[in-house]
Amino acid sequence: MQSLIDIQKRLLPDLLQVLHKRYSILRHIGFMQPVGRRSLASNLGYTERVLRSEVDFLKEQNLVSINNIGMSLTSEGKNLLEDLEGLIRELIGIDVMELELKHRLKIRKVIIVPGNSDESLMVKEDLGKACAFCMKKYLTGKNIIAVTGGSTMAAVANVLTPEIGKKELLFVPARGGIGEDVQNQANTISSIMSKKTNSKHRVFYVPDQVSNEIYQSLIKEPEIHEVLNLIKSASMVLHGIGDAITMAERRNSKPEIMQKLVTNGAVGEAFGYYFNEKGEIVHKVLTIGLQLEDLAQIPNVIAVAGGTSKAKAIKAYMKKAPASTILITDEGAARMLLKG
Amino acid sequence: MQSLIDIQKRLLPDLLQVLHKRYSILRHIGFMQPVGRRSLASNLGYTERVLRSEVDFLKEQNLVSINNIGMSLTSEGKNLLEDLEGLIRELIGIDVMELELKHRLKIRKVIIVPGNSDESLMVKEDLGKACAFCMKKYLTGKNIIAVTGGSTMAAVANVLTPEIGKKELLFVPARGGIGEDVQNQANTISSIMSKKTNSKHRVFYVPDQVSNEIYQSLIKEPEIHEVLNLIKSASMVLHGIGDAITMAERRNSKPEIMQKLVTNGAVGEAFGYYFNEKGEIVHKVLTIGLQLEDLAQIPNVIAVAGGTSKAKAIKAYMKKAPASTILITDEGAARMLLKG
DNA sequence: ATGGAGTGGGACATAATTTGTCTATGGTGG
DNA sequence: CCACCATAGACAAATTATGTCCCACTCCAT
Repeated sequence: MQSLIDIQKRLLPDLLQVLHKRYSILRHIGFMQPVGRRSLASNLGYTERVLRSEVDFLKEQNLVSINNIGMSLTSEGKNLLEDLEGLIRELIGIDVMELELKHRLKIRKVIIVPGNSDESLMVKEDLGKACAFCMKKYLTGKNIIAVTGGSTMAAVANVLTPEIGKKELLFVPARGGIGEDVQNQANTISSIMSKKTNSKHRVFYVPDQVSNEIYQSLIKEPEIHEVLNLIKSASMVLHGIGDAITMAERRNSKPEIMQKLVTNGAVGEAFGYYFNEKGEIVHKVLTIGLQLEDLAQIPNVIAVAGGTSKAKAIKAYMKKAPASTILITDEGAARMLLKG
Repeated sequence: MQSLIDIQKRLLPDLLQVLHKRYSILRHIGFMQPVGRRSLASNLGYTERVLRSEVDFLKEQNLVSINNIGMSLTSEGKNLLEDLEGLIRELIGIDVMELELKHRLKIRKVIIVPGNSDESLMVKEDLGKACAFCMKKYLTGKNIIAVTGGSTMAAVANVLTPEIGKKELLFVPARGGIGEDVQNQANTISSIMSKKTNSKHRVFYVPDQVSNEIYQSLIKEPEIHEVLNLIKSASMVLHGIGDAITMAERRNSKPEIMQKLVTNGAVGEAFGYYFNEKGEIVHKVLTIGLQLEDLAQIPNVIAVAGGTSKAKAIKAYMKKAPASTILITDEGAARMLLKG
């Protein structure tokens, strides 16, 4: 059943939209009948003419009847509407969630894949695929793509294809090496991504914590300076979002920092920034590279994070996320986000 | 509660049409790949530009890939196509048509493939595939299979696989060579079938029209006698159904015979028998081999014929066909049959 | 090597459709 | 009777789909 709709969605991407549109028109007519076109249009937020075309169609299908007093459902229309109720809920559940989340989080777009990546590795792969699809959509011509580390980003890297690399791509790590295991470091991931897409990448390894003097001298290194420029002019950023404590542990943070995070109620992490539930920055890993405030300048910011366990972290980070952010998440996280 | 598809038929008939269009494009690409836009367009009956828009869409969806040699399905496209088959069948209402036809024609089973073999060679191949599938289903242990000639049977022969030949098969021509071009003669076809399935076959060449004396002496030839016995003990017969006049022409029938057929209103042909609309035999090519009355003794009789143009012929023949007949036809013929 | 027939992609004028907006006309209810 | 809301008609403007070229390129058979 779900698969049936999925198959159709592939060939008719706007199938659900149209279905939903016609459904909501039917529903409104059922509710307000007999009702005139104008009041219905303003109620539904469509212009009069658009609504009229749809209504003409529905009339053609014998689902609504029109007379001089207004529009009403026929008995056929009433029956169909009842059958639809249940279906719609199931079918467009995810689409509704996407829209709702987009509004709540005040970001550009939300993409939800079914399932829960906490429970199934497959779902994590699906997150990756969704991300790849999204990248393909927004990449145009030459592109510099800045990426961060993390297991989710690693999953993304694994599903990239040369297809995506047909455009001219250059992958760079978004920030200096933040001490995770090599497998999930930004450097490693950007290199895998470039390999998978047959494109180029730059490495960018700088020590995690630097004093100001060292920072100043590092920045003058032409090599580093160049990469920094690349990063700041990126047209796309891919990043994960992590649970604060988990991330801190994974980075082997010092006890005093752990303490600081706990007392300040850190729940989320992204780019080496730690956020509390209000979205305030409570700690920051000092390193060279993309800074949070740089994000606003970047046209496409794609955040990928899924799993019920990450809902809090996502919520926290999204309070500071730029409005141009696209969130790719899963059903588990989405439901949790909508609950809270 | 109606099924999802029924609801969609009601609420989205326009989209379903598009679905069907895109499906048929995918199917044609799958069949003809790699194929160019122009030849595909003329094949499908669309203008170049329309096809192009659709193909652009399919490419966008990652279902077809385009390179300088032509268009092909991606693996995703291939998968989707397979998944679609069932959906489309339901959409067109093929299952319903199959049942209805089975009852109307009073035969054992009807199998319908989508499309119209008058318009597309592909559909003829699909007929063949459906036949192969059906054969596989009804063959058990040792089998003698009697086959007739015709372009449809040739199409069947072409799609047989060694898979089917895992059972012990012996192909024989059902009747003496009825003078068509060698390509479509029963002898040729049974030989191709045996080759394709890695099994055995017997040739059976006797002149078309024989006098009684010659018949008697021929029948005593041990070689011919043996083959005749094989034919009569066949466990399966595969045969085509032809348009009467077309067949007569193809056989270079004498003018007086043509005249006879026309005046008696012959419309269908099978096994060298010509039928009028009432199913009465109006002429018979005199030759040795399987006779119409022998069919009743044969457990599995599979008739394969498709295309709008053959509807009349099918209808005519089916009035005389044994009840054990399985008809494999296409949407074009089926619709026409149901209309009349 | 070479010409021809195939390929995809670009371009563009034109046709067709969708859309926004306004008007005419006619019932309905107070 | 009049104000109000209803549908249907109309139509220009905007948008999209369509038919038709042409071009450069790549095979393949000669």
